Amino acid sequence: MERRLPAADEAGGRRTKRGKVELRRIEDRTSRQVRFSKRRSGMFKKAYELSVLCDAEIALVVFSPAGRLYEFASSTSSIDKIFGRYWDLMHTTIDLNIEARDYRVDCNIQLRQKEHSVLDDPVPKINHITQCVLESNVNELNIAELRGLEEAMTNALTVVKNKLMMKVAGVLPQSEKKSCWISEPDQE
Amino acid sequence: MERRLPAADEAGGRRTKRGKVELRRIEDRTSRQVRFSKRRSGMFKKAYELSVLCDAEIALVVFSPAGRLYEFASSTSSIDKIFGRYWDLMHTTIDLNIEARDYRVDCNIQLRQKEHSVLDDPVPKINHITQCVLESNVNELNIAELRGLEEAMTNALTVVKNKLMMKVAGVLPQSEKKSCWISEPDQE
DNA sequence: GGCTATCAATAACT
DNA sequence: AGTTATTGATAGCC
Repeated sequence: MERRLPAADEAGGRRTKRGKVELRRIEDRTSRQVRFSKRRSGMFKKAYELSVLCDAEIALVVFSPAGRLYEFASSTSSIDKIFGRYWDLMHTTIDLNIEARDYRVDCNIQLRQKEHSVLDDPVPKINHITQCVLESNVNELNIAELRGLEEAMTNALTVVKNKLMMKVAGVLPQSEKKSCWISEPDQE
Repeated sequence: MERRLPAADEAGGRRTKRGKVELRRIEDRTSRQVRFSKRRSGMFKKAYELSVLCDAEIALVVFSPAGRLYEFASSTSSIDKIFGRYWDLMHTTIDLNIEARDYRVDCNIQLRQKEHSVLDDPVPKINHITQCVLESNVNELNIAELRGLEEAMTNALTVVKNKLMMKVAGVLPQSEKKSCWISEPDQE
């Protein structure tokens, strides 16, 4: 495994130069597949190392040009969970008594979501889905799909109404206001 | 920038050894932040290179331990879109006339989703959300949130019902069955 | 944020 | 899939 000096005959320039590559799509299918495989491994390793060394939460989703899926999530989480955190951060209006900053602050970090899945706080997602539905995508569904959707939504709505009634009636406890936790002003 | 041989005095072992690191959480906060910043850059570069060289679709979401968000998506897509593809692949029952394989096949690759967002095919997501609602998470919402949720879902449901009626009545065209496209059996 | 020694990834070859 | 020359990433410093 030790280094050798460059072979003397390399000066002749006959061998293709190793190493450096242009940053553009590799046209040759075989080369592209090989490179994809190797670089994919490398990147997943990097992701793993970063997550361990720096205690970062990482979700990595890769689709090969052939459509195959490769995924990574830092050990303490899942793709769904991390993407859910991302989703919340991007789609939830944050109403804090704290001045806005020039970077995004994740207010969900301390929300103790251990047992929760990506869709645990359904409000922003439902709102978004509602918007999608209100727009045009349902046009793409066939009758069977629409029936399924109708049924699912009806059931869900019934549950929501029941919960609401119970809360209003005082049967269920009011949920306390979510608290927000701002991390130390680290510079990264 | 040319290489030097190792300094002779290094044999004395006085200098801290460079390079190799143990794969475990860096305890020192400052070191961890610096490493995070540097390695994060490196990984995003890798992701970018892989996406360009190999024409891969990549979504990368990173939360620093301080809760700050860093993201990357290959140029042709967005995080939402790629995660949506992931979501569909993981949560949609695939009913094909093709024998099951030992790896996941992405049947959505050719679905012409150019203009669509993550939630464009609401059925599997709505079903999942419905399930969440049917379980227990609405208990966490306060009354105002529940009212909002109820209203949003009611509106969405109305739209769905209308679409369904129109489809059944023949006012809207039946959506054609989605076709599935299996990629060439590349080995990666 | 930049520098350099060193380690790690990987392109070309087998 | 395995090997090695080379490029690339980065740890420790400043």
